[in-house]
Amino acid sequence: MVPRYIAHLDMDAFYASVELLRYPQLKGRPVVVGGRRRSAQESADDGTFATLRGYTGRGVVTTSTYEARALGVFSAMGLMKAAKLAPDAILLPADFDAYRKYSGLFKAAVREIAPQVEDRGIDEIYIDLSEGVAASAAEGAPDPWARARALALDIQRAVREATGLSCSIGITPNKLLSKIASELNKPGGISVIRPDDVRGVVWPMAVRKINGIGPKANAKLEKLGVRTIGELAQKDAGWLVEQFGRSYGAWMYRVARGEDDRPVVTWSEPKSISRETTFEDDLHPVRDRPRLSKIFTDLCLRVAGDLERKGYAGKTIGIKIRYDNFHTVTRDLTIDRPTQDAKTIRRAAGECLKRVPLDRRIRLLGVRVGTLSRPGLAQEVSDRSLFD
DNA sequence: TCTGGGGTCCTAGGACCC
DNA sequence: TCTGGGGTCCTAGGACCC
Repeated sequence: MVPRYIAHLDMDAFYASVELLRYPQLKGRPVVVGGRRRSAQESADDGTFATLRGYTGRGVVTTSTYEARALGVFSAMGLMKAAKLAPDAILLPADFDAYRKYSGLFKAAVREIAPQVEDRGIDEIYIDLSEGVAASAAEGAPDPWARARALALDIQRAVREATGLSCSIGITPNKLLSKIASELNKPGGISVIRPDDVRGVVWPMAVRKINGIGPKANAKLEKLGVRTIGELAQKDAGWLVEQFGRSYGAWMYRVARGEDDRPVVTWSEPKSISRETTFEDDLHPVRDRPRLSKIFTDLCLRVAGDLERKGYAGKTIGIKIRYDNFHTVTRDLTIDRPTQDAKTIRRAAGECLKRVPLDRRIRLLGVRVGTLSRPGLAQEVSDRSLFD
């Protein structure tokens, strides 16, 4: 197996940093992006900004600047709680069109230098630097890791020139370790973990640092007396499989040793497209039926619009309902032919809705279309089989 | 102080077919 | 009439990620 040089690039406080490009006067202040459309945020025209003080209603922090994080305000935190911790922090509404624009800019800048890029959402990518590292062997440093670091520095510079934004980069032999490494020197850092560094650098870390070990697995590991990645690496494979199942247990055994051979994937087909919305106030299935019905139809229209714009049709129509107690149920229905038609989606979603208990208030409604195909291509295939 | 919106992958049971 | 195993599709839920 040829050694690989894989980078993980993470934009620093991405949404908040894009906002600071627009409002440079907020630099150095705690700023939070998030919240719901409108609410307390129709300011800025007169040069003043809304703060978190007295915020009421739903919504979570999407991104906070490092100044806000210093006050204990992090992503996914409820805004009411954030308001208690940092009442004077500036609250800005999310502007996803702007973030998508800057996302496209930074990714294009990276691809100019290293074309093997895997999308991991709006503000993160993996980059396979192996070819670039090999190509610079003649004129660069003798140590390939030093040449990889030089490439990362070029990439950081290109991203800054294209967007005015900073990013952090981790470089290691695989995606698993690079994801860990990019967090080590935030913001603006470049961190390298060589194979020999796994014991010294990675093993003392909490298991939760591993991408794929979430709150549940973390709690279970803790109960089993496993806190660090090194402690996880001491457990034998059979025991892990007993505790966590065949697939997950075997995966844990490998990642604890820093092993991961997943390739950098530059393109993949989407599996599903969905829209969902959380209501300002919980709605009652009977009393608020007209409103719910309108929202339901709108969601179907938006999903249909997404499908058409992206050139997909889907066979599996699904709905999602979250009750006031946060319990969530899903139902789906597979229809005969792929569709991107809002009425067809609405009809199938309506059938799904009949199978779900409507005996308490609802806080969220969602519509999803899966088992996707590209309508044009599907047609060609079936045409061909007609004549075979 | 209750917890957004968009996804992926895995598991597991039952239907159905060979 | 009973037995059985494998493969695939459908559905529901859950963990996890950004």
